[in-house]
Amino acid sequence: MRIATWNVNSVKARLPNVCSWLEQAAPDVVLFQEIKCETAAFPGSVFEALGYRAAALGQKSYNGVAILSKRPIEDLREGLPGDSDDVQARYLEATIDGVRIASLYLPNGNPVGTEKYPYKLRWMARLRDHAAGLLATEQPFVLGGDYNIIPAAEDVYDPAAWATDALFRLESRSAFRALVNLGLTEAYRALHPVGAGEPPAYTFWDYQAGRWPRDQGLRIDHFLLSPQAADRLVGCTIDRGPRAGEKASDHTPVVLELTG
DNA sequence: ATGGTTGTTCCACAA
Repeated sequence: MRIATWNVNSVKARLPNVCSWLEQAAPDVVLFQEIKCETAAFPGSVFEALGYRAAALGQKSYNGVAILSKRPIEDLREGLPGDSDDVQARYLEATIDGVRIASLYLPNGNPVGTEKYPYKLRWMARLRDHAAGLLATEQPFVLGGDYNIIPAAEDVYDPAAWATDALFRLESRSAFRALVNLGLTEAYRALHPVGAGEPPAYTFWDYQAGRWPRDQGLRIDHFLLSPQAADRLVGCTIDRGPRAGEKASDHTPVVLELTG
């Protein structure tokens, strides 16, 4: 089972890029973030023509997540529990072939001095609570998406320049560690340990200041796996191809492979 | 500290 996650930065603007990548990479499941359209406007029929079923949770202009799957999508959950007042479309979860799979778009949190940052931390606390509940079920699950978290200095081109940013500051990284430390496996780093001759592995390059041609990126798109899913982990790769194309998203897909 | 780019929307805001 191959599961991809990709922040597409508007599914409408990215439709040709996304379709050509799906035809070439052909993952079994795809998690989208930042679809930037309302639920009803999600182009599900386009993906159905490529052999996928689709579920989306969107809103006007911003955010929005979706799940595509070649196999049936069951027991859909729309939204992250823990705050009924939170109207931002950032979380979708479903069961596919017996695996609980979430597509999440964690709040950016910048600028740190505003309400955006405590919202990010509250959202992370809710995610941790929800993950603890999922762990108690002892089922295989995968939490994939744009976490807007740089886990460690190896995951950013200039750690000093990002020290106070909401994606990298200690409080953000601590919250991410607290989530992982429930007993989850961060798939990419588990298979590609730092210091094993691995080159920098980024998933996002800002449109500005020539970040892509200089390979000055961030690794902020992640897969966190439950123990039962981690037992099946055989691959996690970053496909830089789509970032190089015309009208590219600023993020590129990450592809997870589980046995079975 | 500044400047740089893209997408959506109403020409600012989010990233």
